[in-house]
Amino acid sequence: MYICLMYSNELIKGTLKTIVLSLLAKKGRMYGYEITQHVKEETDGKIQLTEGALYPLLHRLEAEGLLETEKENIGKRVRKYYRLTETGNDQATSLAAEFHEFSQTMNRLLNNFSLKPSYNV
Amino acid sequence: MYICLMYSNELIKGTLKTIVLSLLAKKGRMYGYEITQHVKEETDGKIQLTEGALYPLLHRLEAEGLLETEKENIGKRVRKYYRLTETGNDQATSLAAEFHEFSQTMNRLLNNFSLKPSYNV
DNA sequence: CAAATATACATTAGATTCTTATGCATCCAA
DNA sequence: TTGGATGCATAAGAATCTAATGTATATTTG
Repeated sequence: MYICLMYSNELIKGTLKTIVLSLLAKKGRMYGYEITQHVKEETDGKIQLTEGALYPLLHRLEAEGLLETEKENIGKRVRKYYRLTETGNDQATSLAAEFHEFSQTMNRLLNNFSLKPSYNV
Repeated sequence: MYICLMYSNELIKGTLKTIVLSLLAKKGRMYGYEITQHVKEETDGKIQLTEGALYPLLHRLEAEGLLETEKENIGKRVRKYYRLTETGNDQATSLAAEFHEFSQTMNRLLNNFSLKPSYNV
């Protein structure tokens, strides 16, 4: 996977966990590759996760008890599906809320961009 | 300076440069300690910069030519004021815009929170 | 049908950035 | 006079990401 982010990529740091957990909260269960593709499509390629960041994270989250896995055979290949545990679901909710709060705080700090029409989608 | 962030602090990662440059763009010139206090006050303590993160960053940005410094004597103490260079000013603008774009993209991804009234300021 | 691309997992070296702690010094208020 | 605020700085270690590499199967395309 060759990555060319539109963002200077610094911003993604620290939000990866939030993205993954929120996505799983929405979708129920997903496998790694599916997550990368979904994020890419939903953000028009603006956010692209690298495998080197994603897989270790998924393993960490599973070790922490936030995720559960089940393997599924697709032909001769194995897919590893992840789903949220109850704890994981709580985390997903609070991280998403936290990000939202944070982005509000940041936008206020960065000159109240949210009040400038030209910056709204 | 003892720090107790309300955020799990992960989110701040990657946004520090954006914060510092944007603040300098708004204020003209500031010194390190002033930046930490200003951010703390403007965000009601929600974002608190640590010196260990801030000072090395300021030095890096100066080395990169984004900031200029001038020292000022306050009694027997020395204050180090930072201001944006032209390049720094450009960077400030684009990083702020980038963050805004990024937060929009994120909020869309995290379930379109911006559409939920309860999440609006 | 061969080659390229997509799917799907994983690991790792190195870089970057942040936390936490420490250190030095001055100033001011209790 | 002592503690807290002001003001700079560095440094060890942790955490996380990038970029590269590796393995293997499936599918598309020339």
